[in-house]
Amino acid sequence: MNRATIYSIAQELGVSASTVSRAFSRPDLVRDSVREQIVATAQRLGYQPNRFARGLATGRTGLIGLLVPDITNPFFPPVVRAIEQAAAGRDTDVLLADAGVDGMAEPALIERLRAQVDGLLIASPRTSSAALKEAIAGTPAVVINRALQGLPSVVVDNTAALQQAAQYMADSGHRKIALLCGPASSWAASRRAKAVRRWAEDSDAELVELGPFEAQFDDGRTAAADIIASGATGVLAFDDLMACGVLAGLADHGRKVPDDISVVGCDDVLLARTVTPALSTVTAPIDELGRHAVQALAQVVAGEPVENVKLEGSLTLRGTTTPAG
Amino acid sequence: MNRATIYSIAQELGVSASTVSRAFSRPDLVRDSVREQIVATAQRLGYQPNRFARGLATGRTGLIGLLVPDITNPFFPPVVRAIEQAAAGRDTDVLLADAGVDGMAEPALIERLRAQVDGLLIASPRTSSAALKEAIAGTPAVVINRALQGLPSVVVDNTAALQQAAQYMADSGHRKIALLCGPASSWAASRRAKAVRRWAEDSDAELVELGPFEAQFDDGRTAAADIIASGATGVLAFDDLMACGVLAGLADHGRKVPDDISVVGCDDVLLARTVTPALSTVTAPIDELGRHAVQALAQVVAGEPVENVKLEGSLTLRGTTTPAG
DNA sequence: ATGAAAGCGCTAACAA
DNA sequence: TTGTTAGCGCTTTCAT
Repeated sequence: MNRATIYSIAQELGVSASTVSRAFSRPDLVRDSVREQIVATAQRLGYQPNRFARGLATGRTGLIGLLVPDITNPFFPPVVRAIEQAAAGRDTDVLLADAGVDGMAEPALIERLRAQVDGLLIASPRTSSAALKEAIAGTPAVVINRALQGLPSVVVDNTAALQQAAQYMADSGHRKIALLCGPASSWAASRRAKAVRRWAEDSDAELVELGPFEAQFDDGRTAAADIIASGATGVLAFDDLMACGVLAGLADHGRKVPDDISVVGCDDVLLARTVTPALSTVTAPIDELGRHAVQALAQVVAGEPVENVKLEGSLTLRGTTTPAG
Repeated sequence: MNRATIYSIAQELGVSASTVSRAFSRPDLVRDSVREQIVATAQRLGYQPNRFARGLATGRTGLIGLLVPDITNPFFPPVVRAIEQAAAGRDTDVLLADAGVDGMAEPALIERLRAQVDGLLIASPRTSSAALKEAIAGTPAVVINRALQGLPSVVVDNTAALQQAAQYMADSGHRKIALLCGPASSWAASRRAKAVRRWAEDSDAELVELGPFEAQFDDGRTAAADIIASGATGVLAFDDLMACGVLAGLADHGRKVPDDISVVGCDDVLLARTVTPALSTVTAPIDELGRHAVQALAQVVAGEPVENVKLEGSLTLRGTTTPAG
């Protein structure tokens, strides 16, 4: 039963509703003894402020919307959790929207969410900048893992870790390295590819680019044949899912990892740890990502200035890669 | 800008606010020509009803709360998506709460959610019935994948599929089958174990029970040694994650799957399809689960009677199991 | 430090 | 079919 209101409490104590309201929203404005009584009976009655009434009065809902492109992609659940936990710490709840496979619907989803929340956290690697910006316009928002002109963002930058991975393979004696590119429309994919290309310029190892791929498991599996054909002995996959596909594909062709070929993924999703051998990959500080995202959004909502934040991914070496040297 | 209200529209058209309100909530009560005008200017002004005002007035928020124990467990993301999609179809949004590793907090999460939603969808395999029931009391709720005295539920029953899996292994010539039990406190775990035990009673294959385990990947991996020691050549794991662990553990010990040992998991999570060889498992109709859950909750909220719904899992044979015969 | 009163945007009788 | 009038529960001036 959600029956207790500030009025029932007020009546019970012979004070006014405003006092009860203040006891919660501006505790400093209420005499200690009174406040204690109020809190006590609130407790006893199981009172919880009605967020909608509060929202109506203040214009703040205590809700943020989180848009993810595909919650089924193992990269996102940890992100969702991190955000939700960070939000809970600020007494705000998270309205989740999953774009599903058809990213087409994202602007519509944003439209639906925006009316009910204080602000939006948007992870949308594929939708066009223009469409995204138009959909977001007028709503406090911060973008996750993507830079979008004029909007605050928090991203994890894997450039250094990826280059380190490439260098590590080169140091291990690999002369030809295959880069499996992610979706052409993906912001992260182009960043990652760029990082590796930049590395290759200063290296005497040879870079072979394959793709772009949709970045599904089967894409990686299929690509194995091309990798083998290319003669590359080291592979940098756009993400872990593709990397695991490559592992499977390599096994299909009887190639041993890491003896014949080394593989490195990106994101360090659950899969990376459950595959055999465990996948070398680039790990992102997801909890930090969540904290920063929520905090940045809070600032935007409050009208404060926000700086874009950039977190660093780090190389995690596991079983799909041989010792350097 | 979320500035347009029913009043701005009313004023603009020279009608009353109630008429505008009706145009949206009870369209049939408004003359066609007028409604069209209203809808048109609403459109033009970018009007969206304020859900909080509406919630205050009606007591309905258009929000449902979804509690999952661990969104990082690959079983849940598809469930979340299914529920969210089903909800979107009814113009309701989903407030997500993730209990995280420490399921302890679930009653607290429920407490936090209940005040802001029309009803709760609860997936909580581990929390005690008593605690759960107390936390839920007074809030419309339906329980997912668990039966809870007095509360409506929608569950997927894997009994038949599991027995079929066991029988399949027996038919393939396996004389000794290991059952890796899930967490003792898990409702699903006890159901699954029971199914297999019941099957064993009528079979002349021998059943070896191992566990209970926490059902993490490493539990399965570790259990591989015991499986080998037991002499079992077929294994039924509580879930896919453990099954994949078993696969890894068996590989550690140089055993071939499915040549030496057959393995069957349960749930058909993404992992099952990306492991090599692909895991034979039991597949649940998740989208249906979501639809039924949302619909059942809608009924509870509306005060209508609801029947518990039981969906059937089905056996999916893949590479970790040999042809019968 | 506290109370009175207005108002947030919407819905729901009740009248007309 | 439409308008009037009260609220829904809370916050927030403005007085006191």
